[in-house]
Amino acid sequence: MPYTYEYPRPALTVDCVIFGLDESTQLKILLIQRGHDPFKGSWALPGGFVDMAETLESAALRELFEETGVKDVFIEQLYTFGSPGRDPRGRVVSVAYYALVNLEDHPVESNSDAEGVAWFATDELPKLAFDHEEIIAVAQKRLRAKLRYQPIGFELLPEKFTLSQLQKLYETILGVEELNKRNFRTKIQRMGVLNEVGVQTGVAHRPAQLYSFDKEKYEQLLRDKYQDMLKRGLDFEI
Amino acid sequence: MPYTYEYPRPALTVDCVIFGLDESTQLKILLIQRGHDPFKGSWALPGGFVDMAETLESAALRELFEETGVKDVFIEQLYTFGSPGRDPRGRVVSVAYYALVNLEDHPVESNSDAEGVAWFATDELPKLAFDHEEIIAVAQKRLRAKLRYQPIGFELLPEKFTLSQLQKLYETILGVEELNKRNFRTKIQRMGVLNEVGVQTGVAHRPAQLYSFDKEKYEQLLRDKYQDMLKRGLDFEI
DNA sequence: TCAAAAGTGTTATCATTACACCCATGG
DNA sequence: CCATGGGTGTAATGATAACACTTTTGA
Repeated sequence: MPYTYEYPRPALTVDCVIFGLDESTQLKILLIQRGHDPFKGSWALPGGFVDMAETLESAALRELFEETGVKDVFIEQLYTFGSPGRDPRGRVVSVAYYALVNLEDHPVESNSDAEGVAWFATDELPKLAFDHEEIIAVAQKRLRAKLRYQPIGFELLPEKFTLSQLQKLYETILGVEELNKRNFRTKIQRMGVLNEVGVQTGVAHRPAQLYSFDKEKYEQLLRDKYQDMLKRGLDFEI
Repeated sequence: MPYTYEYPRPALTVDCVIFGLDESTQLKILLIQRGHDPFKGSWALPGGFVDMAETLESAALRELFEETGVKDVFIEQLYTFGSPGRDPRGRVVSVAYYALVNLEDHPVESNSDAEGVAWFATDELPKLAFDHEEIIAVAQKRLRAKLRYQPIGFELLPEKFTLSQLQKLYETILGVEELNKRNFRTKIQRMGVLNEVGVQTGVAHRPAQLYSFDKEKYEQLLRDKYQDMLKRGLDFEI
């Protein structure tokens, strides 16, 4: 059943860059091994063609689930890649999405169109199909930028977590050696978005205070800060 | 000459949100009056269908020029809008671009497909075609965010400008009443990206120092700051 | 009692904010 | 000489960075 148009149309796909954090110590990306040509056998980002009746976001979530079994993630639009030549099949424009998830909460399973599914450490990626290396680079840059001004990190930790875990998470995503413990804690605590919820037990050192993230307080903070920002003007943070 | 595909394809368009600053006092947006259905006669963002051989960015620049006569602008990808139903003709996905230009440098002229072209103040926009109001809202939010950490404002001023002009520009784009003069100056000067280049003449008040933007110094600053940032870690600016 | 990680005190420095004030020019 | 914008002084407050130190646990 062919579809005919008066003018030629690029094909439209979506791709997903799913970052996962592995015991808060290593940043990984979810890849599939392609089951069809082009690039059959190569590793690639999960993704595929957009259906006519779905939103771009639904398409991304659908393809993600179909190819990897991963669901229930908050994805965000990253960028649209459309150079002629990025796909050997012809003109294909791809809208990329990204997300950050707790790796343990999201078991993967190989599925349609994919010969395999696996998490790869961001610094040990295999050779990838299409321009997916570029897409990943853009996503990683965006992830770091976002982490600096939004507390996305909290979603990756268990309900209750220690400040050391949180700090490790930041170090991992930002790719830095070590943040100063004192200053990290001061800054985080001063924000006032954490609740104390008991202490660690059964560890061979001083037990840590456990915290949970208080979404209410965070939303409130956002509103206040926004008012402030309007008044203050510029920041030039770089 | 019809084009036939095995599966249906959405159509792909680009749209341009061009912000212009009018003597640094009012923020405007470039709109065209549509010459064809759908929405014939309505005002809309300049834009149109992507050709098979051009990049998305070229498509945006081409359509912008064809419809408004505006050229030589630095556009940046904003977001891709793809809800089914955003275009009455059927499924149309649009990649939006945005730019900020000096209004006086960019004379407009009505052209193909457009019955009219004009700059509209952002707070006096007419009713727009498609979901273009939403696109503009997203663009304006992005523009403000960007202005806070990148000196995009400088491109809108004459080669030599006064600090008061610069301040006014910031106030306009951010949409705030009035920034504190003392603090604005301190902050800008402390960045060290301005060069003194003579003084004003012929004004009925104390003549202002003229400055130019030093791109070299700015690039250097960027590099230094980036190193710094890697070391420091988080910011949580909101 | 020791290793390991949690957690705190403190200080110097820097940036931000808020106000009040002075300066140079043309009309 | 005065209205008009240009431009500066300064002090209180708050944030950041750096470093050293104390605490609590299980083994």
